[in-house]
Amino acid sequence: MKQRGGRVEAIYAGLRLAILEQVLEPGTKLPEDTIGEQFGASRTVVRRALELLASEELIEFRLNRGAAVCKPTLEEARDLFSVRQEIEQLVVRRLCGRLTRAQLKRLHAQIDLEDAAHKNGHNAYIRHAAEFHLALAEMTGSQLLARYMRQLVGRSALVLGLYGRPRWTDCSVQEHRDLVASLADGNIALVEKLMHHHLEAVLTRAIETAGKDKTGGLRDLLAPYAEAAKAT
Amino acid sequence: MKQRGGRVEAIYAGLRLAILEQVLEPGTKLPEDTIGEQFGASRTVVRRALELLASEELIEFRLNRGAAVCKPTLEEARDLFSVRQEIEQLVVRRLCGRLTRAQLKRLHAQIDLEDAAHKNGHNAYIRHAAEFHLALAEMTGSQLLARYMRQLVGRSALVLGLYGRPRWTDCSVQEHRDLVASLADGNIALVEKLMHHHLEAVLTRAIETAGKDKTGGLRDLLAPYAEAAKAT
DNA sequence: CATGGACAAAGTGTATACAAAAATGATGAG
DNA sequence: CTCATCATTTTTGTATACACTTTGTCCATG
Repeated sequence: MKQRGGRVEAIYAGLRLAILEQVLEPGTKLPEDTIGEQFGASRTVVRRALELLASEELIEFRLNRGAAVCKPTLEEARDLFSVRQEIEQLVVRRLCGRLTRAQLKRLHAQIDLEDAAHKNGHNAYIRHAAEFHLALAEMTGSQLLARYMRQLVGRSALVLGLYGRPRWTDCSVQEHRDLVASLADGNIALVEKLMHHHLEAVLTRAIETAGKDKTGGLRDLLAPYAEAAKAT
Repeated sequence: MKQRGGRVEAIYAGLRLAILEQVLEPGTKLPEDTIGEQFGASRTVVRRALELLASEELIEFRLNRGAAVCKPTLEEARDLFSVRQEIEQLVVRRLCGRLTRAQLKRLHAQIDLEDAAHKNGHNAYIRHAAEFHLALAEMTGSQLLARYMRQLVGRSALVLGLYGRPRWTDCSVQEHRDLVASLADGNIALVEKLMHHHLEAVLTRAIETAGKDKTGGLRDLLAPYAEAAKAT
């Protein structure tokens, strides 16, 4: 017995990454033995990892039917983004004009990562973009804001994976660059506007488009309603 | 074996209540067997309940040393209240002038509960006051805001229990009444000001006073630092 | 008398066993 | 051919056993 508590963390991190990068799509079942076999751990420790993910609402438990990757409804998605708008505003208001040179450097480096991943078409792009927003929250020094942002970007990735079309990520990198530039300048009004538009744009590129594009998005879009109708 | 998933919820709810009403004080150890014996459940199910509480940061796990009620540091307390200020502002901005008659009725009823508990000196007062803020968040219709508020008021109760003096609750009831009145009027500026002052007042009555009152508060105030020094 | 280390007691971390529930698939009636 | 019913299989929910860590005590030793 390897008496190390780090193993649940490892499984948690692995599964979380797989969900954020959309390797595990919403709705995917997560049987405990299968995962345990993969990671070489018993169901006990797998379950703990799953419960961590459930506390972030990335997966959900159904009674006696195990865990599955969450499928947020459209309503939940709208709630998520409206709250995220407000939290992100709190973050940039705290940061505007107060970023150190080292922090700016870190942000630029993060954006470069996004850029590289984006050009390679790698699905790690989603994660890097999420980490940019998380980095901003962490720079406020508030553990709580960082914690909330971590959950928000995680859940956002889920929503974008569900309702977004394949190439929803266009242009987002430049928006990040503009945002950091304005944060450095300390132009609070512009920063708030940029962040607002950035998040609106992400949402538009994802959800709104999904409604019009019938090829891939609509099917997933309607799936929750179909299931709801079947349940009642 | 009673195959009901509701048992972990029951233990979770019971422990949470005990913590919020300060029956279980910060620092109290929570041995799994003891709790399991009390609630008539095995360690497995107790552990799940404890992990739920840990995800709200009401308790914390120390490696190989089990769970204990959290003792937020002063820094964490300040972070908590500064973020809570901002979240509560988001809540009242969403509600101002939009409360239905039924909602107002519910809020008044909630305040009456506080009042009654307060006059009886009952420690249930803390919980009722917390539920008032939670009720506001729920009325926004945002699941996320409600969720965050639930965590925030829970953790606040912990902080107030740690750093607050015995009679820190004075006058808070009237502040709640004034707040609801302004919400009904739709006077957004006044509402924001009242909520801000209310939370500041709670903090002042608790933390600030603790620093000046050397009889009980200061000891607890310094305890975290003493432990931190011992650890390093 | 203080200090340090061995030992015992308590309690956690993990694996595993077993019962109940759900998913699956086969069988038969209409 | 379709649908319902029932047995089988899979998987979860919970209890329990065991190993390891921590912690407190006591005794030997400087």
